[in-house]
Amino acid sequence: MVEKNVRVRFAPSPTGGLHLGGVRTVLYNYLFARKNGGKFIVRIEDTDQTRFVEGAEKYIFDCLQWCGIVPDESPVHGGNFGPYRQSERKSLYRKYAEELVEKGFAYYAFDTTADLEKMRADLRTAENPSPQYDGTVRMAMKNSLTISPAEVTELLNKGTLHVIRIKMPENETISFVDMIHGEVSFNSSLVDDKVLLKADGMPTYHLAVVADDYLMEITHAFRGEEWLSSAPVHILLWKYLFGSEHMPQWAHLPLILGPSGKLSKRDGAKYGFPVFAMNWVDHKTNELTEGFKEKGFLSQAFINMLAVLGWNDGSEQEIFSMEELIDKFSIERVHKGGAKFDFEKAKWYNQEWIKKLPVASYAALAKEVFNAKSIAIDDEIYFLKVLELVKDRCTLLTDFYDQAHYFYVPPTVYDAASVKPKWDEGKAGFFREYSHRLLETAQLEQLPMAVFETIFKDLASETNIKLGELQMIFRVMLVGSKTGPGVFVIAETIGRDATVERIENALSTF
RNA sequence: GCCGCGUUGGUCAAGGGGUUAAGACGCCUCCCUUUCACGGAGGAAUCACGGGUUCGAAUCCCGUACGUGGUACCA
Repeated sequence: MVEKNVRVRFAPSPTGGLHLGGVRTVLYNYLFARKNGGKFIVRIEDTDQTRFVEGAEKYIFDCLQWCGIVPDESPVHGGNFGPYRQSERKSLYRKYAEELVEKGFAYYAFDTTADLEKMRADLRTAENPSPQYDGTVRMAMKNSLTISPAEVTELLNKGTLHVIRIKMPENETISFVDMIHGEVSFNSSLVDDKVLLKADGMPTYHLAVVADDYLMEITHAFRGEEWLSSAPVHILLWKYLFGSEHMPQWAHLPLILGPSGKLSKRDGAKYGFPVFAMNWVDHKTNELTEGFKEKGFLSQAFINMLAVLGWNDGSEQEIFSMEELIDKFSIERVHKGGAKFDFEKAKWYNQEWIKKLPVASYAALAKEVFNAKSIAIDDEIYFLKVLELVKDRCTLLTDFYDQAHYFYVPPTVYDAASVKPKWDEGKAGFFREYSHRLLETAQLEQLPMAVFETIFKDLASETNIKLGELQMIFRVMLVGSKTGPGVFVIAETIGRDATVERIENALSTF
């Protein structure tokens, strides 16, 4: 079912970073747009100038780029429906708010912050802990519904600070069909008179989404479930301003939860796993929170893991590339319930992608890991061989250092606990003779693995020492610990000279 | 408090009137490997609760509980 002229938008606020839920929202928007041959639009919701932070918008686009999500229209990609930043469209909104006032669907409110606080304080009870500015109180407030038109005009002319609020109708059922939840309905009496235009002339999200979605000809709007409660306001605004028939189709995506309830992006550190796509620096506290990218995740794994957190295609498939996701995604199969994020499973996806992808595709990233540990990588061929050898035992990109550093740096500490009980003069003699024979081989530097192995095994049977114990010791000599791929492959890789050198080092240490 | 949304193993989940209730992560056992992994074979573990409807309910209906979101001149 391919719809024509599909236009899907993602509207992030640039100040909060891009966390798990945010990335999944973009992803689903993007998949839906691509799947239906439509346009994917990114519009920046920098509604409140004072909260706009330099660099925060760039952060969002950096994350999208890392994830492999390319917008068709955005403040940086251009497009015919710009500007794509809310702060640059400020002048557009007022007329819609005024239009609503004229039609009787909204009104001017002159209440000061103190007035509002007083109203809330007066009305607050145990049963009603947060009184709303709604149908039951608006006639007791200072607004164009309660004062004379002349007085309103006068206040306006004097430039009195005011907002424009929607006038929620009394006892109407507002319902709409959500692409995930099905029909959802609200009683209008229970919804408050939301501010549409703030005293500083900026629209609130409510007015801005509706106006922008209309102006940008958006056909589908997917957002987090935290917006479901304000959907009735948006539904009404569409009806009053542009006609319900032009309203985009909504889908409210389930929330991503943390190990114990909601996933808060503020203290991501407390979970022991990242919550942001990339490193995020809070502009207020200057605190850095590690991102999935920096933690050692491949973007393919990150996207894969997020896509299937709350969605699956009904088959047993777990690993999906972006192309497969675009092919198989359907918004109807997105879950209704929130999903708890499981870092263990996320790591498993990364491990699968490390195994699946050719090492060359992430060699540059792995190289950074080694560089960070002051190991220079100059022989590309050798590096690829090393990566290939250890990729099966890495779950994060950062594991490559732990799993492969000994291919570059000889061990300095040995697993003495394993070697000591097995170590005796006979074995010392074995290794002296082994390195002697290695050096005597006719071949030059590039000794093949089979040669290391044959000499080793022949000598073992000559000396009548248990092969297994010898291999374990040999491994500790080369690696320092009892880990890694086959000993003889390691010997072959680091080469004859390095092997002999490490044997001698160990011989003098044990 | 009120309103909205939700609820299948510890986690992600398939299944939407009749199934031995898939699969994956994690955990455990064994095999492979005289290393660590990878791989392979097994195992423990689930329909939130209570009422209906029905010959029959994880599936449909109603309650309750629990979770979660909203209840701002934040998004």
